[in-house]
Amino acid sequence: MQGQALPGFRDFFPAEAALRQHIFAVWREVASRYGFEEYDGPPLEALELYTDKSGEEIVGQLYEFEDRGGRRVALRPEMTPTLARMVASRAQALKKPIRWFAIPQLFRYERQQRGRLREHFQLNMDLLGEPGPLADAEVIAAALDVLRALGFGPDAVRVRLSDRRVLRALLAHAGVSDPQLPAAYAAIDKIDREPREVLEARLAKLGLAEPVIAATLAVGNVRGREPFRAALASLPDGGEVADPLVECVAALDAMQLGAFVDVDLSIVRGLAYYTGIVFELFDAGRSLRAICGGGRYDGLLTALGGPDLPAVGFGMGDVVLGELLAERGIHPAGAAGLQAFLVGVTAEDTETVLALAHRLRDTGIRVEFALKAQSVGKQLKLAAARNAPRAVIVGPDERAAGEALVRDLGTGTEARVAFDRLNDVLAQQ
RNA sequence: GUGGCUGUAGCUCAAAGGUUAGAGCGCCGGACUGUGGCUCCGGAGGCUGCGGGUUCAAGUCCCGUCAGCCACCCCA
Repeated sequence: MQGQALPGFRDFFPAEAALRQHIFAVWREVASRYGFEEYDGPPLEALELYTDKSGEEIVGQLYEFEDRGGRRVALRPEMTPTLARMVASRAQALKKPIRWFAIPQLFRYERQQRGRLREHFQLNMDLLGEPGPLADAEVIAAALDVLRALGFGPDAVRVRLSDRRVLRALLAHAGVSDPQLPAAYAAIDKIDREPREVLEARLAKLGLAEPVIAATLAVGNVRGREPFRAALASLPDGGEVADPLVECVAALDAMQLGAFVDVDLSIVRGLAYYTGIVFELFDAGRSLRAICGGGRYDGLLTALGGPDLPAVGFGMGDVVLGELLAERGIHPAGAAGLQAFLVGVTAEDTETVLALAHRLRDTGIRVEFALKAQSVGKQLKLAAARNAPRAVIVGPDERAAGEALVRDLGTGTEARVAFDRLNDVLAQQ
């Protein structure tokens, strides 16, 4: 059909634009509460920035082309390479830890589905230069506070936490060798989506013996704090490897966010570059895709050609978040509406209406008026449709007295107000 | 990239292969030339996603294509 946005791209009508603005405003507000500073980079980058350094999946989904100068370029599919470049260029000068966030529009050419388009906006929060678990807790808390600020509690939203280091230790203890780890991760990642027989067949193909397969799946099925503690107790060193995760959970408890937190070793995350704690936020009903995903990626900045800084961060997209809000019937208040609608009774009143409107607008009052001569009824109808709380009616009688008739469109009561007192009256409420 | 389901007005949906494709909501106008919401009346708005085919006749059946949704894949 003609006259439609490209597949996977969106038109933002006023209602959608208002929702987007609401989400952005909450993102910025929460990020600044955590002391994060906003940065941004170009939406178009040199192709090599991604082909050299991103994973194969991302490269296969790039929007790429040659610009008029013969350069191979790509729309950014993720923010991390840009972040790495920017941090690298000033790494020596930046006070650590670095707390930066951005709201980039990201592009990936792939088949669209619900909650997944070819373009979306994503809150990226990254904390660089601090390897300890309080840094992980800090970004997780920020992600949770975004959801809290949007009106969601622990009954609606959950964060599921794991740690690559713990998973590796438990799998090694179960008898999985290093080369077999990635495939074992992949199997655990699918533990909720594929039947047990399929997972067992996957692992068997890997050359794992039956007891090892059973132990691997058992590790993936560790959910909840008690089973987690029990699994750690089985480790020879008593689970020391899990200290960061344990401390991170304790920090979230101390921040009163513990009710949101589930330890869940089936959380793996697809990206290969995660090195420690990983987490995902979900709606409690699990009817949507992950709201947010992130984790620790020490070593990635170096791999991208940046400085050797430990890092932890997450991405949170606007699409799933918008769906979650819609599903819960939460609608933003929208842009600040009109405070008054000016009504001219006769054509001769237009000049006065224009003068009043401009004076009120100069003092910050939001007003509208009919752009052509219309009956008073017509104008009031428009005022009501615009949800204006008051109408300011000016006719020959009022003009002669230097007053306007201010009608409360909720109660229908009217009062005469001198022209020079209008802004005081309209500013109220 | 693979497979399945679905495409009719701005939106939600009718129309058992048979006149000129309808309704509700929304939009515009009127009843109502100094008072809105309600009501009543009228109007605009459709190449039935697009292209082929079958048939005396296609919104309806068939094929293709595009788009949307869903499941894979992968991830955000």
